[in-house]
Amino acid sequence: MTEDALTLLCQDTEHIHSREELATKLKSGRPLRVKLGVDPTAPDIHLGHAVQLRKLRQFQDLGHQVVLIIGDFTAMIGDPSGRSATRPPLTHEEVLENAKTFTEQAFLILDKDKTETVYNGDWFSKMPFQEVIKLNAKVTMQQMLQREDFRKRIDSHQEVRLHEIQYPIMQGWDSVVIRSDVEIGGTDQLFNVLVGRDLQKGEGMDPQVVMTLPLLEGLDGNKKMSKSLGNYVGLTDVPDDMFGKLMSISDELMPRYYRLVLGEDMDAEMHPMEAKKQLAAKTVALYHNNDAAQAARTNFENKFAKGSLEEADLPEVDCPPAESPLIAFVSQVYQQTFDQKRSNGDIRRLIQQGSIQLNGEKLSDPKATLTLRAGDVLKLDKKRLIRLR
RNA sequence: GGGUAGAUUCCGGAGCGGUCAAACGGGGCAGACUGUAAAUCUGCUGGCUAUGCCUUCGAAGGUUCGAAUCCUUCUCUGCCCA
Repeated sequence: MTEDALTLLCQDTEHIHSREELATKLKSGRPLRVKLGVDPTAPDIHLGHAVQLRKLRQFQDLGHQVVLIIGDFTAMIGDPSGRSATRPPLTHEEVLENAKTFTEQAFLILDKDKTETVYNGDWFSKMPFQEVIKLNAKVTMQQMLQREDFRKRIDSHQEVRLHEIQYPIMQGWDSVVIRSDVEIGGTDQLFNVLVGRDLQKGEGMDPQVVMTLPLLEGLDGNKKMSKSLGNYVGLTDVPDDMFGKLMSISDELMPRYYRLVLGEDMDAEMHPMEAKKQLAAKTVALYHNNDAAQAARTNFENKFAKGSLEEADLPEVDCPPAESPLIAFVSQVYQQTFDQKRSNGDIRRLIQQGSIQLNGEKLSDPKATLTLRAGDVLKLDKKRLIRLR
């Protein structure tokens, strides 16, 4: 029984320190306190976060207690992990605002009843300076400088600010405060999480088990998924977007997405396009529902299979008056339908390059005027099409 | 505290008085190709009421017919020494 649980929990992890310790803790029979710290630097959760949240959910399903730490205090410092430059600080208001939607979305995956949500500002904002100094005395400069991120920056003559060095210490102290048994994080969190072990030992506690999970690559297949790089799939993306974004990943990336997003193995025999469509559909089904997944798939197929545009479910836009200037109309559609600001120069470029198409015909004259009829389909760029009403 | 180097468009990084909206690379966007993609190739990549005009080269002043380029002060950063 414990063996099964152990195997399950260790599945799809990158690094565990250590499996034996985890086994011992599991054998104790009490619900373990499993920590995940998140800094809500952006308001939305994406599939990269989901990898970790799904692991937490496994713990919950086995009866354990999740402690979700909202780093409202640490977010203002910014985690230097993987950063080649100091993060721009966020205001506390921004962080709290983000935290609201962030936790809401986290419960799309987590079981709310088995989750304790705490804010680390609760203890850090009240910590007297004396205590800060004491805390700093518990670690050495050399320990902190072991970190590759800092090393690299020092070697390449970039600045490292002292507050950034506080970050791992604070994250470690979180573990002491909430008395965590296990801490989960991405591979880039290994250092920070290990600091937690040290600090817990220093306080005479049984140190937490460290469990790191693979970082999901973003849509570009290169860098880790993150909002700021724009290579993410949001948990709350509408089905069509979610599907479309997943279809844009490379074939090489697919098995990894199957494992980390769905927790299953890809059928290597399947035609890659079909495999990708199933990956996309299953993901949509997971965060929306089966009907939405089916609809998104049909839509995608219609949009991209030539001649089936009439079938596709596209955003509708009212016909402009006859003889409307093309540029002005396109600009307005970007703004109103897709909430994107595009300069006229930008749109002119799209036209000249043949991106703007009416019923499949390229409109390449930037000075053209248009007379549109209901039912016409206008393509703006790869991802955006509209239907006239 | 002393010395020294530097701050350029999304990023890296040229430019060192006019030919600079600013080389080149990356990224991004578009087209072709394809199995949606990826890869590859090609084009574009400050704004505008557009063969011209406007705003940009850390900030503010100044010199000059003319400044990203020269001068002054300021702000910030790296490196070396203490």
